[in-house]
Amino acid sequence: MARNIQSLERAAAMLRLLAGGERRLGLSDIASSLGLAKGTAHGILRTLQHEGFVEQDDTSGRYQLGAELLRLGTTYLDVHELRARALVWTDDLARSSGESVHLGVLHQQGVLIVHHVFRPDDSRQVLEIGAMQPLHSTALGKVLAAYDPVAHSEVLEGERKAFTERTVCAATDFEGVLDITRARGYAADVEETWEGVASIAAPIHDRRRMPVGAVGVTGAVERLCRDGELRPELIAAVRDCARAVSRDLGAGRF
Amino acid sequence: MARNIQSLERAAAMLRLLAGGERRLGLSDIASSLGLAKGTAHGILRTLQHEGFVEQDDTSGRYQLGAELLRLGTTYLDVHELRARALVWTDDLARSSGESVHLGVLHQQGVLIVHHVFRPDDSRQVLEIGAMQPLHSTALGKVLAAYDPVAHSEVLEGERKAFTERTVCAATDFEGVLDITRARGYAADVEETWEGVASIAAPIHDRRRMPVGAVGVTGAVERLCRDGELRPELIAAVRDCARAVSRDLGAGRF
DNA sequence: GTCCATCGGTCGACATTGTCGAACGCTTAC
DNA sequence: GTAAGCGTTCGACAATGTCGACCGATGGAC
Repeated sequence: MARNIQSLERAAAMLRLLAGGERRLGLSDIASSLGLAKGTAHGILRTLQHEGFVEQDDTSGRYQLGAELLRLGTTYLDVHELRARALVWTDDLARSSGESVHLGVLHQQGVLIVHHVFRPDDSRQVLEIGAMQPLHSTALGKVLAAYDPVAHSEVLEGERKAFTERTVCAATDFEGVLDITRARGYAADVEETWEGVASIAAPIHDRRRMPVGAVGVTGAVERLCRDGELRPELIAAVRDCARAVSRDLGAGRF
Repeated sequence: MARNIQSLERAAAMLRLLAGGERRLGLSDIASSLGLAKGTAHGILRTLQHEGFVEQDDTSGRYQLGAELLRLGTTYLDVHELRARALVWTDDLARSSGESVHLGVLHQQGVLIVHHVFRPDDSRQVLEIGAMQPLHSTALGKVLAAYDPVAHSEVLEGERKAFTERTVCAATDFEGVLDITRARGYAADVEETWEGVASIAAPIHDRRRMPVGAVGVTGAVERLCRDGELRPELIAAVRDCARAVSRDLGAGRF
């Protein structure tokens, strides 16, 4: 039994399919999308529904993701050591910088946001915990791509989409960006992912000096930049925060 | 095939086991806890790991929940219609009441928090989205138990633990609380779950007048009460919010 | 340093288990 | 009124996941 369990793989594919499709999906859609017989797909869905991983709309009969996923996903955050150690430091960074702070880890071909501190003003903001960011265009992603070999290979093998006209897509150019990132110890994203938005991020290392995540600030390019350059005090604050979290993880013994 | 898929049920039990145990679990622990052969447990865990639902600590070999759960759980929130409709109204409620606002739905034997607006001050607060609250002692839970038949049977069949000396546990007493809740149209929790904390909640109905969730404010008992009574303007604000969301869902056509 | 208990992981035979495709009510749309 | 589509059920088949013994590695106890 060197192979993986078939029914589990199919169930995971279903959950991912339901997560990708904007709205609810019908049984026939799901079965045909995955190349399964309707009876097979129904058996898996029925079990997933019984376990709370999917829910079914009573009237339309369509399926969507279930609440148990939210509960388990939150539990994942609770046991996340990096996140726990970073909580106070990211809070401080948000206060001192006046910008929103994101903490991200490598997940599949992107950056998974595991913590998000709102910009400390009264503006309405949406929580981005659990969201994914691209590896090649965001500051968090570049940091991971520069320091984590797995992230590096993921970003080189994957497609690098141009979100704005400033996005760096060509492989050689992007390698140059990573070299600069490693040389400077931080990465930046000035309108490479979203128009008008800039971000600065630095790597977090564990006690074995392995990169485990990245922390950074994100905000309007007018606030993060001054005279066309990223504000040095912001860069210093982000790097200080990353170092503090790394030290908290046991990396700083020297 | 009237029964559910065995391997999926076992995988779900593993995820729930990993979510329950405070820290990482070893393969042998998992196998013996579920009464499985080690080889079987390992096959399921390997597949779950490959799909990103569990992660394995490189050094200790122990297992914990995986990042994919966080991603899928967040996606669940994105497609949650009730939550989407409630976003602006809960924001307004938090501003007008000056207290934190929770939006909950029935899940298994408790209330799953699907939205949480922080109290609008600069105090440090922890996000409770994805957390569970008991049905019998919180305002959100009492509302659901009073209006949703499924929640009602869950709370009657389940154990009603006494969190404080004010918790109502006896079945007959609790039924009286639900009668009062239905008569008044809202529920309260004054130090029945946490010492010093009170909450007020009201039900949300969909277009078919079925209860689909509850919304409420939570805060220090000194702020929510005045002269030993819950502040009437807070009750009115909560009920207005619940009605507004219900109307947004299409319930208010008359 | 050595031993022993225990860990996570592998392997192959077995039969239990999930899969498939057809058929069933039922609703919806024309 | 009809027909097409939906989600669901069913039974036969064999592919599939399960089991328990076994393996090398690890880590305490002494």
